[in-house]
Amino acid sequence: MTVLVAAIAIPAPIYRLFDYRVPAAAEGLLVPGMRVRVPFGRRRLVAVVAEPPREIETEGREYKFIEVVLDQASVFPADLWALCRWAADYYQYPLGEVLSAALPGPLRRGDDTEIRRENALHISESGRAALETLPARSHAQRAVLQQLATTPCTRGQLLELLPKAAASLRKAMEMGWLLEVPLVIPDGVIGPALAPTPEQVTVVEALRSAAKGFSASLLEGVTGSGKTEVYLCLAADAVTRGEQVLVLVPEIGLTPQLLARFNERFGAGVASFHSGMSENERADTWLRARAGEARIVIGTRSAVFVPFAKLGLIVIDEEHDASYKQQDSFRYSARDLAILRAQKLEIPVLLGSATPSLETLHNARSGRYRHLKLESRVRQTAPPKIHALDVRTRALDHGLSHPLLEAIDRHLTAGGQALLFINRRGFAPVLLCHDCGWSAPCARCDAHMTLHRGRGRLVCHHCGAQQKAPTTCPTCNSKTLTPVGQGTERVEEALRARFPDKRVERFDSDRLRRAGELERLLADIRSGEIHILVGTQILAKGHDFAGLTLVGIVSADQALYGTDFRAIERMGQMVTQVAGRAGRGAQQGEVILQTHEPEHPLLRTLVEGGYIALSDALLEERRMAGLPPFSHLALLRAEATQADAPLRFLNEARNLMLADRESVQVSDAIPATMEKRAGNTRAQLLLQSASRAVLQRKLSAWVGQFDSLPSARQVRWSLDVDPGDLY
DNA sequence: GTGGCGACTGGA
DNA sequence: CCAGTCGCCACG
Repeated sequence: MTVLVAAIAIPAPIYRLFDYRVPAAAEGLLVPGMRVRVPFGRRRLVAVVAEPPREIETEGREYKFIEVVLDQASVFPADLWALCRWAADYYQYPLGEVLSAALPGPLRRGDDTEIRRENALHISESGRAALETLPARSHAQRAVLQQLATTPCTRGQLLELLPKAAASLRKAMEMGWLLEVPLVIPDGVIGPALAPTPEQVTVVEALRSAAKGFSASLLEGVTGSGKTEVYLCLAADAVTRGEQVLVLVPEIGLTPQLLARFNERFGAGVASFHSGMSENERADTWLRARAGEARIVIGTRSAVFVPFAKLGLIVIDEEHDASYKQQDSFRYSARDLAILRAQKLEIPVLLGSATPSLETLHNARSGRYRHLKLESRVRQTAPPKIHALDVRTRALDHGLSHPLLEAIDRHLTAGGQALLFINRRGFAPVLLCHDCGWSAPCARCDAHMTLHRGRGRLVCHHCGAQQKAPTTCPTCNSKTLTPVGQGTERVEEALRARFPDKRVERFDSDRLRRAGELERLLADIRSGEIHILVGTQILAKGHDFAGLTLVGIVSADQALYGTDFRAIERMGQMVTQVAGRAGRGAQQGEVILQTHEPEHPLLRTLVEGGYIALSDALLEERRMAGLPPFSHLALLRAEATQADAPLRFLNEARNLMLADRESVQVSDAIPATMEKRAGNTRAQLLLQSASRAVLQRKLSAWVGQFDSLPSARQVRWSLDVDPGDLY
């Protein structure tokens, strides 16, 4: 008997597609990209049609029917569909899982694709009157009314701009100060452009002159050089042509300014897409972009899968940022997918960074990308010079040397602010017993637990395990427990003690857990109330602190001993980004980098020549070592509770690969850098090839066989194509 | 991923 | 002896 079946992609970690019979009512109507509800095992799942229906010979087999066809057309526009299929092949991940990752939650669960139309909030006559008569202290109330008086927007958009306005908004509604009007999306640009600098004009003109079609351009611009204004000009061009724009950013919560600038210029045409939004809000952006209503979508990694009716430009801000690479399950690079998407759509893509990744620099140098530079800072101050301070033999007060403390004093006295950067949370990374050598090991990881003295706890930063911090050694009862090394908490405390009349604030994920906390502290920095900032990378991201004149980097030496081939590149980016926070106001900034390795050639290159000189040196090293971008990598990882299973599995996989490896190098299977983590033993194996295509072809051939290896059942394995880290 | 099934362990 | 647990398998 022949039946009509369609291959369906199931959202489960299974590499094959499953054939289901097409119900008579759907014959001739079913196309790839439509969602369907199908019985799968005992369950009912929402899955996606992967291939057009076809007639097959049943050969006695019973095929289940598609139970419900949920869509009348593909939910994925053609370019997004092609992107997802490509990504599933390239990252060796099941298509059903990829499609599932591309859909917002409600659609994944089968909700319909109607846009729930929100009303825009406008200010009413009485609202205008109230604005005049509000008491001076009603800041929050005034902010809400003022915002809506200038730019009417939806409730969601308003709360994004004024995160704490929920109560004021409710009050304004009750008082009749607001009118709800069906949302009208403006056709074009609504706000005025700033007066661009001559340099910005040159860059924008150069980008405009690109031939129609695909082009990739690197916009290399130091912090404060005005990359955002360039994005805005090009976005305005696209919007004026009736096209949409996708803007990718590393973490939206850390860059409220960028969102605010786009909102000013494009008003209600801007929609955002990030993990801080509710699933329904994300679905709303997704559907509105698909309908062509959202002109500009600003979002994080997963926004690369937002569909568009007519996408005309993609911007990738801070393109070097590691958060564009997903580090678990579906390990895609949003940057790379965005570039591919632009290529397929034949539209331009603009990559912006002060510290471009080596991959991108290499592409720019080899002429594959255009390379544009913004070299002067908008506010005329010279970029800060980094001074490497040799701390060998110097006394350190909780990690801070005397010259650094002096410099802080000097800058504070001169009315400046200081920023201290340490890439480590907590008080101290190790709590050591001076008598017996006990060092607070984590029971489930090959790591020490970090002392968080404020909370009185030991916390493992790798598995999250916590316990009360002991006051006496648990093995020898001695009272000589000594915190070794320093984290943000310790430096904060040391600075408070040293500068008792100054306000010192810490910026790390522990401190900024509550919503709105970052905004509150940023405001206090701008107003000059905070004198010293101590923090992690959070401080290295796009904030503008006009009064900041000194940046102290407590130590960046860790990267110099690092095992990962990207460690120094990352360190250079971080140091340069954090140094860029200094001296954006009138005064020239000073940057002090404490080190025990002042002679290290790469550190010297960074200090003397800056990030670009460092990247030249690193690229040369990569060329010699045959590492990316001069080769392509994939990492096969395995972990298991049973200690010998991961290596056994990887060796089995290795034998399989060695038998048929073409021009792919297959490394030995080795234990991971931190072999035990969260109770699992971990191991890995590196695959390397000069040819991306060959590597991909071989991976496709191998991946399907891994699950049938004898020890596959004992491990959890994953394949990471273009890994960000090798551990 | 997840539910079902047979095999196994443990308490009564 | 039966219940709860565990590894293994199949899912169209």
